[in-house]
Amino acid sequence: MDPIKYLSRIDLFRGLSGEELRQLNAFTPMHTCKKGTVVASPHLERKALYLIKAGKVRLYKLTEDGKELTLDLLRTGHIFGDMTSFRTETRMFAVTMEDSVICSIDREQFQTIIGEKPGLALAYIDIVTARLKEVEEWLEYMAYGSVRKRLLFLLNKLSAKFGAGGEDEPEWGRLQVELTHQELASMTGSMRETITPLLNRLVSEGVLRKEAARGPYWIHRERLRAALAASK
DNA sequence: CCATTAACGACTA
DNA sequence: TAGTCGTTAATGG
Repeated sequence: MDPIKYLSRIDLFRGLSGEELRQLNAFTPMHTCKKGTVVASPHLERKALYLIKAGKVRLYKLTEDGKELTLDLLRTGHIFGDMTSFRTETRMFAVTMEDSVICSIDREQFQTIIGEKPGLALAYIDIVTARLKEVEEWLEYMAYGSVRKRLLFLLNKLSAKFGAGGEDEPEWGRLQVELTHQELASMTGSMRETITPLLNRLVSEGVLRKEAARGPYWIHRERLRAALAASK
C-alpha cells in the first residue's frame, strides 16, 4: 500500500498536508511484522516513538513473579512508546496481535520534526493527556471497583475502541479483538477462572452475545452502560 | 465477592 | 506430546 496512505491514518498526523506527509515519510520507514512479534521491550535499547500504520498491538509489563499485566491495546492509527520512556526506565513490552505495519521515530528525529512543525507537539500533548485521563479513570476502577465492574469498564472501552457497529442492529457492536479469558484477566487484575463465569453471566443478562462458540463477542452498548452503572 | 488450587476435556503447535 | 484454553468445583480469606 501507499506509504503516504498509511501515514495519513496516524492520529498524530491528522491535519498534515499531503506534502508534509511526504516529507515525513523519509523518517518513517515501513516495517512489517508478523503476529506475535515483540516490537519494543526493555532489552531493545532503542527508545523511540512507534506508529501503528496497520494492525493491532498489545502493551504489557512483566510483574515480579513473571506474570503479564496488559496495559493497553492499540490499533491502526495509534502511537506508543511516549516521550516519558525516552528519559525514564520503562519495563514495557509491545507485541503485535496480528500481522502489522509498524514504524518508529527515535527521539532526535521526532524533536527535529517537532521543531519544524510545532502543531505536532500540540497534537502529541492532546494524545498524551487523553491517555493520562484514561489511566486515571482506570485507576479509580481498579481501586474501588469489583472485578465485575472492572470487566464491564474494560468491555466498554474495548467496544469504543475496537467495536464495529452491526449494520442491521446498531445497538450491537462486534468486538474486533480476539482476547482470551487469560488476557481479559490480565487486564482487569483478575484470574481467568473468575472471568469465565462473569462472561457467561453477562451473556445470560443479554449484555454480551456470541454467534459461534469460537466467534467474536457482540456487545449491547446500552445494556453494558446500564450494567456498569448498576454494579458495585 | 473473589483468589487460589486443582483437575478435566478439547484444541493446537 | 506438551502446552494452552475454557470450564467447574472445593476451599478459604
